[in-house]
Amino acid sequence: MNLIYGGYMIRDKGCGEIRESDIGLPLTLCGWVFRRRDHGGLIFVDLRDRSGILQVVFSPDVSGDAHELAHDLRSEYVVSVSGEIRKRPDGTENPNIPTGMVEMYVNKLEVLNESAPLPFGIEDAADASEALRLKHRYLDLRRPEMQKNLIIRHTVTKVIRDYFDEKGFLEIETPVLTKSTPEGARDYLVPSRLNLGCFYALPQSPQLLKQILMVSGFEKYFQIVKCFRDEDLRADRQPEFTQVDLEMSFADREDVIEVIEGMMKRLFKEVLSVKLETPFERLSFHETMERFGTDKPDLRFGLELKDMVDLSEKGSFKVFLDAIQSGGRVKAINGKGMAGLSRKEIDLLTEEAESFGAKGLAWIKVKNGFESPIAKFFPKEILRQMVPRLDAEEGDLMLFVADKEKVVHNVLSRLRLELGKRLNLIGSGYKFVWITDFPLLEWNDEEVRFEAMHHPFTSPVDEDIEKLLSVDTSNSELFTVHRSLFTDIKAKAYDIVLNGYEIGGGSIRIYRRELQKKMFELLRISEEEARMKFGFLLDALEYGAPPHGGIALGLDRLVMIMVGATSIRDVIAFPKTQKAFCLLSGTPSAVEPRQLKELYIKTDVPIE
RNA sequence: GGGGUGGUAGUUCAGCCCGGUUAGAACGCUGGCCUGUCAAGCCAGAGGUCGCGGGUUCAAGUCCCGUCCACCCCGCCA
Repeated sequence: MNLIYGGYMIRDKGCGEIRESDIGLPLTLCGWVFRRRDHGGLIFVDLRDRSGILQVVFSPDVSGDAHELAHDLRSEYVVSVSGEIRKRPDGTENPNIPTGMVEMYVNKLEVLNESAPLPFGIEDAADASEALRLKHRYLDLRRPEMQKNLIIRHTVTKVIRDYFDEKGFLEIETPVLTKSTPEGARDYLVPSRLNLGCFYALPQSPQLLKQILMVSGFEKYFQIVKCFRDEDLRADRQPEFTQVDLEMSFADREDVIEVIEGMMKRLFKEVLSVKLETPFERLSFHETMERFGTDKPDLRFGLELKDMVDLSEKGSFKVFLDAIQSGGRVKAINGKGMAGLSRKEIDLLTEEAESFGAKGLAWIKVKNGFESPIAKFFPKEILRQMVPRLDAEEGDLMLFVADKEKVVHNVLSRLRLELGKRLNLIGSGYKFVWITDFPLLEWNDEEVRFEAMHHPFTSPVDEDIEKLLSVDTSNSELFTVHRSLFTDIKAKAYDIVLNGYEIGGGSIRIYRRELQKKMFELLRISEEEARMKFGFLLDALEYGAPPHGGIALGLDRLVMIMVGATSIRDVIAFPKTQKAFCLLSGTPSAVEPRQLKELYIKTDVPIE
């Protein structure tokens, strides 16, 4: 086949842009052969480029040469076609595509490149295994679906940049080769040749540097920035991901929330033509844990968790009583219409609950009275009181978990999601919610110390600042006897949750040196350690740091939800597998011994 | 680190429970016919390291053990 090597860089329009207004025009188009229907006499080719698909027709009546050449076209050949746009004959229009009223009659065909037979068809690549799609990502990305996803991603970042620019924010880049941070996730490390034995870390977020930018007086900063965390992957977690990061001076929580709500409103309107109602709903950390058992609730459906401690105490079921006795909780949710489940199906549900950490799952069917192995432990009157509490009715299945509060909430929140899916309760649409009033500190039993729930630079709420400053941290009784005093302290931290995904989180920061110092003491981070790890921030706080705060949004997750994908891999051009491996490029890989020698690095991989 | 699912033709899958002729189907691919298709149609054909290694057996795609890869989840991670 004759390949053309020049003179083809002329394209009048995109294939998907051709309409009835183009009828009669002689045009030249370029693209890939999507599908070919060879009738011997007539040959139809669906020509695809980024803009869409147009049917082009090869007829011996128009051009014998082009028609003959077209017999040899195969899937994904790259071609240039010239010809006249005509209205399709009556009855042959295709209403399923935007260009379906018209077609091109080709009088000149140039084959710009051939293609080997494909490992999977472009049109049904969604059916190919994901491993194969990732290996041949260049083919996978030709799919209109993937092109749409990345185009939307582009539009999202464009709208965000415009929005922040209009609001007076400056996009300022921060280094990718930066300092390892102790708290939080595992760092990706990069060895330094010029400082042997020392390592850069790839940023988990530009947290410290954006605070420095506030001290520097930029007042409003944002950045669309890559972040890196060396932790295990999930459908919504990649080792490198993109954050929309921002920080504002002289701002409190309400300012940050207002800016983000405005951004979301604009984004959904311009990208999806969806009108969002603001302000978004808000839940305190305490309330979301009580009602949904999680800090990232999906508010598109109910099935809320209900406290059952008081009623449990009036029964004699030992598992419940023991849990309460040892300071735990008993809570329940209502499996709407699930009383018909067989014993076996309930066993499966129990197994599922156990995989989430429960010791078991108690159940009561509301069916001809009460059917349950545990009904006998409760007076009839108590059973009757359970029903309205769970909004249950005849035919429902009440599910109970009794354990430590943390386990109860974890198990029931997952069960709630599972039931939501199973019962088809999860509606469409976008349900935003702010989670506020997080505890500032969290007790870590293993390390016998407090940890910052958000991060160590998060400010406590104003009411608690004096309390915190007055604490004598050298008194170790504080951490044992009076521990609850500290777990009650609230942080000026907030998360934004969309459809059950945490898509962002931020806080108002500590901006005074003495409060930051006290925080480190509470977290048992020594003066020396603090100085070594983020001394530069502490120094900066000495020189007139303004009050400031901000937030970081997970761009990948946000776009994933906006395009309706179930994995962020579908909105990232070149994602990695669950083992953080790139099937396309074969990354990571071994390096030349010479490279290691230069860095004085020896590997010591244990051989199993 | 742990639990689960999957790996058989280029692709998607059946066959595996209950071992036994030549491992099938659909799509794709190759060739032929075909002037209104749009998942074109009809005819013919090619195409297999049953992920890999070991074991049991007269005999293994099928049973057992190990291992690799992909995905979902727990732990981890904001």
